[in-house]
Amino acid sequence: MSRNAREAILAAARQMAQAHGYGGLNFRDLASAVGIKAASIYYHFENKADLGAAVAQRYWEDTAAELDELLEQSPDPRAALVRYPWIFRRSLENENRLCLGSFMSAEYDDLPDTVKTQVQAFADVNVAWLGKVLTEAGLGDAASREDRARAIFAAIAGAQLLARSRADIGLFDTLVESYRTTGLLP
Amino acid sequence: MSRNAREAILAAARQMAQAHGYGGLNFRDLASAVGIKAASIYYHFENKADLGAAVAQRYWEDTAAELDELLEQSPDPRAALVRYPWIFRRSLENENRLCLGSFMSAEYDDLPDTVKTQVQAFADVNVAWLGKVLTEAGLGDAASREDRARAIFAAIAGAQLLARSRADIGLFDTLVESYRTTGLLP
DNA sequence: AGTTACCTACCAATTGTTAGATAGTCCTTG
DNA sequence: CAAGGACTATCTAACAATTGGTAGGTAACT
Repeated sequence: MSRNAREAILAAARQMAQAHGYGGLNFRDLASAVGIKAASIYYHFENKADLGAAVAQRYWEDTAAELDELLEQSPDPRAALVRYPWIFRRSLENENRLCLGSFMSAEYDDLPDTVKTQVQAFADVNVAWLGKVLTEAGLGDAASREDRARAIFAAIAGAQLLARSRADIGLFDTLVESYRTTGLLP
Repeated sequence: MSRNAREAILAAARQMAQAHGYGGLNFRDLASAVGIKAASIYYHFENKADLGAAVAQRYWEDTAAELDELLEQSPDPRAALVRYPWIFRRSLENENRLCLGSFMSAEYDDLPDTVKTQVQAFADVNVAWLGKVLTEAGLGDAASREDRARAIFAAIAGAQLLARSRADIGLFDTLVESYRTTGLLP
């Protein structure tokens, strides 16, 4: 049952971290969400930094998988780009949660180095995917494509942040629509 | 000396909150930064929620003043819009700090209501200013102007967040430049 | 004498972490 | 096949540090 418990801890920790951040993640609440005791978490993770790094790593791995899936379902790169914001919309749908990468970017100063690395990997995954799909869509010149990928990622993250502060998913949709109108998004 | 102490607390608390968030703001470190004892803070603020609300309120008031000043120095609305991101750049220059509104938006779930209100006021101040200047610049149609103002605000906040996670001000500049290239910013 | 602005000393709750016990499972060995 | 030992996964109990907050004192100024 160890494998299951570890997975359950990772899943619950992700939910908690997306709502309260790395700083707001605590072992007692996490354990009770999983149905075990706080000390038992140490059987699966060395310490909080180790848990945080594992959660952040799993987060970008899951996101990478979702992005690949999205591209399979929408092979047309333009259509895939249109659906990209949906990844972030889902967090808001999930009880107004924030992208873990965004929350941890805010907490940057207080993050263990191992966690910082995984947070950056999350951004890299998004930018790489966007860059690839922009290329396939023939959008923008090759020189500025990665810059544009980063711009899209940052803008969507910002939209999610603003929408969260109002607990208003409609605001997220409006912002994304504005990005389309102004030309940032196709 | 009370007025000075209160101001010193507000200033130091703002710096701490922009680096560690509301949750990471603690009375002992704050007091030591000001040069007093933790208990003395309670002479000036009822409790942490009260302090947090005061800090957030002062933050948007200061920002509103800075924006007005910016418009005085650059009466041409287009020029003022070009300089707008500078407000956010300054936080990064200040030891890679984040906009307080962004940090607290991330912490939304754990914020006292009085603090939430001030965080939303900060966004309102920015959007109102952007909307006004966009109008003066004759950019966009009247119907979508507020949407565009919100989009600019969210995108700049997102750029600052991403740049912070890399401790890279140059990245912020590149992102802003991309927003210009793609047409979000003039 | 009263008010201002600060202090020391403490409390209770929270939190990351550790030590050591325990019940069940699995593998080896007589 | 039964017995014993090792391993797995969890527990109870506690510790030390941190934190928001309170009680009550004190020196200076009005």
